[in-house]
Amino acid sequence: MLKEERFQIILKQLGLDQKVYLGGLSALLNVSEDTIRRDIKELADQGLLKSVRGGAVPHSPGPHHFRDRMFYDNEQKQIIARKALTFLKNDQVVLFDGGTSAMLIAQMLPKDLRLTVITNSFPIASLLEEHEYVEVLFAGGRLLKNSFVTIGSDTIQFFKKFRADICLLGICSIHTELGVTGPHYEESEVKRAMIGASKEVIALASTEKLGTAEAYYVCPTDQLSVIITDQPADSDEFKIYSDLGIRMV
Amino acid sequence: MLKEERFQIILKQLGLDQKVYLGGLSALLNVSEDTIRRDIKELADQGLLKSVRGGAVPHSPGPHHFRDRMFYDNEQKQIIARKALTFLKNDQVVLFDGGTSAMLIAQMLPKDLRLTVITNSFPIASLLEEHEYVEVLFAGGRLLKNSFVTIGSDTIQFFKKFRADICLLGICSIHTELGVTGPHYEESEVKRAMIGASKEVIALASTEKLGTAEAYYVCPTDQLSVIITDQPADSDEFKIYSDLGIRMV
DNA sequence: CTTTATTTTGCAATTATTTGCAACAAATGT
DNA sequence: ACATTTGTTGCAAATAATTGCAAAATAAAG
Repeated sequence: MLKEERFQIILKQLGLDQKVYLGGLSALLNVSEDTIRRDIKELADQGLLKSVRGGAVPHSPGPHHFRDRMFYDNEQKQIIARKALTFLKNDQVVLFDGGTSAMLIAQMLPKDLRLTVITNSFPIASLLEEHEYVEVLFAGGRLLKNSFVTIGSDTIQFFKKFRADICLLGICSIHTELGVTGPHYEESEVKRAMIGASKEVIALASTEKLGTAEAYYVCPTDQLSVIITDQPADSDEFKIYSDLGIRMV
Repeated sequence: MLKEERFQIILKQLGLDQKVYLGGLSALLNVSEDTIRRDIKELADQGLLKSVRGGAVPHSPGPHHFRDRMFYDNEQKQIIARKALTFLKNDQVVLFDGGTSAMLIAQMLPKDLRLTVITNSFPIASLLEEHEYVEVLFAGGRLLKNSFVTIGSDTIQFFKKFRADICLLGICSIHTELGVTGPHYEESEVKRAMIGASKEVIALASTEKLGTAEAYYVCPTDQLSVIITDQPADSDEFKIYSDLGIRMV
């Protein structure tokens, strides 16, 4: 019997019962438990299941909570967040994008800052709960379960009602000619609405996102007032943006 | 039995009853209480529940003070929630009020129920995150920090767009002549909008709320289709409502 | 078709985890 | 303050994982 055959059977059993035991599989497939253990390890490495003591269970299906996701690679994002904070002044109306960059800013926001925050992101609204002087306006709409933001025409309509001072925009890809682009159609639409509802747009972009492009168009590069990156502002590769009149930070 | 299986069962029991006891789980799973205690500790570390003396309670992602309120006097509310669940069928559009009663229903909602839920409550939306077949539409508006619901004209406008099958309405006070009333002006307005956007209105009322009144008017009693209480439906004091054509449960 | 190289498999010794128990500490209720 | 219940800690037995190694199976090469 081929190893791949065993793999298939293991995965099938797992789908059937939501669990498999080393002993059971060993008997079923006529191989030693050691072999099963090695198989499971290999499948686990491929992310197809989760290896646990005595067997395996399906790879955690439930989307992890947004708070977990947040602390992954926050080195660069923290730098960006710190820079972004310098732009926020008392009594401003600020649009917060739903991405993790904006989330980190929300988390680092001084407790005594007096703002009106408009957002479509649950995590951001939650984070601002304890900020006594921050008024939160939440954009309604269809709730996207995995990223916990609202999208759709309701969300867009909501943003259109405002004229904010600043929009903090998480950036997926940015390119001098192709402009700002993102991987999701509906999120791009929401971002566009946010940009339209704000006087200034501050883009939050880790350096590796510069010069890349995704499928869905958000806005031309020159609609951005400021681009905040994790690098010093005087870097050479930023010159093309500076020349467009965008302030690099 | 795998440790993960126990985890699953513990979490399932917790979802069913909103509480688990060391003794009960020990008997159910045929392991010592020590093991259960260790399991609960591990699950608590993962943030999947809250370990308490003698057992565990759910750890909802919502804000803390909200959660605390929830498990204080939940005996009655659990009875109400269980009854309310019998009204929910696949493919319905359901409005969830922002109160704790509705929250408990959301928490006890079967994972395989297929619903469209429209709500202005963060905690409820969060609870429904893992319900694969529940689509959540969130009403935007000004975010009320302490109760984590949105209110205001945006919220009201949002609800007005729909024609839902059922509205689950948490009740503060209800009186045969004065109708349904509440202690907050703006929340009353939102409730009124929700009632107007639904074919059927199911009121969730602990018995002590019957016959009382608060400052702000929500709707006349006869707009309610069903009143769910923690008492058996045939109680004498319910007769006045039954006579109004309201179904008491 | 044989021989060699590579991978896979099973086994045994070692190491790590899990589990239940018991003694003790802390909390809760009366 | 006392009795009772629950939590904690350390420990030993049971169970599972890891490692190194040799036999078997498979693939590759001549």
